[in-house]
Amino acid sequence: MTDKKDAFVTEITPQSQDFSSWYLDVVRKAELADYTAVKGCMAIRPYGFAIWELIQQELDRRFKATGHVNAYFPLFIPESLLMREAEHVEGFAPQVAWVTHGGNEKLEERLAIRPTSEVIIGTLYAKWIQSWRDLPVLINQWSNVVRWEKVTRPFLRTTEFLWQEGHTAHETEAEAQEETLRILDIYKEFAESVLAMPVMAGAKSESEKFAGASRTYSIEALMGDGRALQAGTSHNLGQNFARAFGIQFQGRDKVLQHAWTTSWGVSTRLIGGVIMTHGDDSGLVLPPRVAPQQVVIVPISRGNWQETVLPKARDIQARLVAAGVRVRLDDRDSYTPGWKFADWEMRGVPLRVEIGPKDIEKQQVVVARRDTREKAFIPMDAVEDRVRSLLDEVQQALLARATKFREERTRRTADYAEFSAWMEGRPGFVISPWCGHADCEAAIKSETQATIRNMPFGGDEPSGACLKCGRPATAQAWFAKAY
RNA sequence: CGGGAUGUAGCGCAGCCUGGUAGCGCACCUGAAUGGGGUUCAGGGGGUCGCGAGUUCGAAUCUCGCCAUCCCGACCA
Repeated sequence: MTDKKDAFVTEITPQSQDFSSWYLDVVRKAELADYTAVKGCMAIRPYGFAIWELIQQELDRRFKATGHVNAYFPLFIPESLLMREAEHVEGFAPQVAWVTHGGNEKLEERLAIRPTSEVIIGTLYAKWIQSWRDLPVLINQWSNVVRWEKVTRPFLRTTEFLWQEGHTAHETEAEAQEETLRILDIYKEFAESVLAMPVMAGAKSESEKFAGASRTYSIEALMGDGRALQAGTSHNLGQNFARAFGIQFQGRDKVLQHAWTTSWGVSTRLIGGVIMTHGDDSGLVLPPRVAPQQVVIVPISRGNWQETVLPKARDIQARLVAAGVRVRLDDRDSYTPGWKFADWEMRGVPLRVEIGPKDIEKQQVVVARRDTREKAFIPMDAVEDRVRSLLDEVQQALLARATKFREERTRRTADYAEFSAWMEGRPGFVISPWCGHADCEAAIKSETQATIRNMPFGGDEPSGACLKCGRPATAQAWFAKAY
């Protein structure tokens, strides 16, 4: 990355030098988030929040289209309630923040700040569900949650974060399983088509399962530094929570029985995933579908440009807005065009339209792509069409590039020595046969830092011996060092 | 939570060792000229030196405690 053009951005640490510093520089310089006085609690700045709003819109539409509705549940959970489901408590206890006082008075019972809402929602479902006719219940909530983390990083792992959590209840085990996988499928389709982030969907191992779940599924993405990011989870909770909270209904067979529940979520962590999937040494690269501004128009300020160039630029802006493009006209007089080019590149705007006196003469504009930096002249009267098709092309190109990257970094071996070497060198996914035993998984983790990300559906049938212990393999597992 | 590092203007840093009341670059403000890849000149504004104690006539500087951030581990739905 010694190209002359790359030298313009000097305030971001190159990825190759220190990926972690690069990430933090991008978050800060692109004004996505900022630190606050409390450890792990970041402020999401307007530009970062605009990305989250686009993510919300896209997901919300998909949830609604599959019959889900939104609701809101409280932030506090009484301690006694949290204790109801044994595995759940055990899993979350170390990460729960507690409220002990109301004003100056000590509370009779401590209140947990929700780390997730299964228990509070479970108690309500117990009230709301009486009959099989009340099922399924398909509710989603957009909210914040708090998990006391020891190591925090903006977006990737924060003490407080924003997310959506879906909670559903069903009549049969099969329906609950169907729901669990339907959502996982939505997550995958969303990640790939909107975030241009290829993900591997599959089942979590027993030890990586959600506390209290029967089965956990995830989508896993590969970041630019070769580490995996869990980008979303969907849990089949079986009847575990229904039993703990008394979610019962009278069935078609007149028998009183426990409901089958699921829960699923994605969080602001996805923004971190987008940054680390597409970003480069000049900063952020946003897929058009989650770019708050898909196009920035930079008028070339020459001579009395405010009277000659600016009206034309405004005209193009209006036409693009009418065509449904999120566009911004950068008419600031205090910056030169070159400065603006670098600034918007750092912020990841997918397309830049330049218009100057020469373009007006020739009835054209210049369009530059953020991902490839290619520039092209396009006729003025074809701006809407060309911009829209270019936005599509960029969206596709980002997914294709990220997919290629993942393929290059995904290897397959049944040999433990080779496995270890790969995890040390340039990491990535390694697909290996595994025996299904937790002790073996733990040994691999302590020796190589690699964990089982998930076991994809429709993969190869397990065959041969476990790469670590030699016992018969029960699954082909995708291993990686994870965030 | 363990080991290491850092905290001085919005950002990056110097000053600290050897105590004497804060400086540089960029950014910011004003004006003019510029303007097709971070423009130039001139003038100007901005700092509880992370927070709190202590030592001292005097603390950014020395001592102690706390907080935050970063890196490496442990832990992590």
